[in-house]
Amino acid sequence: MVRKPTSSRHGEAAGGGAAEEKERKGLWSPEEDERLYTHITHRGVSTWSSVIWFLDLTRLALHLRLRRSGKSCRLRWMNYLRPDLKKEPISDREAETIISLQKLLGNRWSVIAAKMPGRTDNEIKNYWNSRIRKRQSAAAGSGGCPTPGTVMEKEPTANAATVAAAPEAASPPPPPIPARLPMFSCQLLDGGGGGAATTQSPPNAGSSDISEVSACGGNGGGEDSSRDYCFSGGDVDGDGDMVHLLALDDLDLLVDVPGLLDVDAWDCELYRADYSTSSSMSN
DNA sequence: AAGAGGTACAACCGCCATATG
DNA sequence: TCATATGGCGGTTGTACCTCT
Repeated sequence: MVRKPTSSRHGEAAGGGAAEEKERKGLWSPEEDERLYTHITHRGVSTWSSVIWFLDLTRLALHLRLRRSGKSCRLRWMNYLRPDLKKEPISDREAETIISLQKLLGNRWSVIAAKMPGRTDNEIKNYWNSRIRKRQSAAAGSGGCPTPGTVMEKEPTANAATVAAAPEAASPPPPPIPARLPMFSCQLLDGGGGGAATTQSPPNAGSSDISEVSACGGNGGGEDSSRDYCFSGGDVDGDGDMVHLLALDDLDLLVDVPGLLDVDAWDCELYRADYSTSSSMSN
């Protein structure tokens, strides 16, 4: 559910006054959303991971005269404004995926979110905390079989290796990932030409110029191998489509996760990464 | 119809990692 | 090399909305 940001909390500072220069907190007003969204889409969303202002969100906030911290701007964009976010509720299938991934990866929500295009870490985390964990503790309390994830209860940030090493009689540890050339699976994320993704997007959602950026993405050199890229040629209908790339190493890891490698969601054609010739991956 | 309690979710907090000067 | 700034992330909180009584 998406609430309208109409609380008195944000209303009190929106009109200016004594608190004019103080950093605003609380819910975002539609005006703030629009300002941030317009700016980012005009600059190119893809610049998110490689571009200037990404490295200086404080300056961005100042530039937009949003009395918000840079962190707050980033959070708002990542969790709410991004055009590639799915707006529909998490499906049963996605819930299964979350459970499986949480079991596999622990509470590494950002990593889990990276495997689920259109979903944010915050969304997944909230979903887990409010529903799945509750459901599981209820099941455990009623004496039923512990559902997946129960073993992770006191394991806040277990990494995949730790999980694999955990005594899990039911499921054997994932096979070791052999070293190889990086390969990718590809998924086209519709930026909002139709469908639910745009139903609640702020103004200009359909006119973003994301696709004008020739290449974007890369996750900044972290250990996670999931990457989002968008390409100039990828936007078929001009509405800001993105191509989501999943490194094959992840495919190995996730092959047992129900729903994740669903043909509906993933085009399982593989693309060999060719950094030397592909301008799309040049950054 | 109204209040209480529960639920869902947006946003903040604090810590850590990384970049920059 | 160190200090500082900034971003990223998981945990947690606050509150709007929903359901029940």
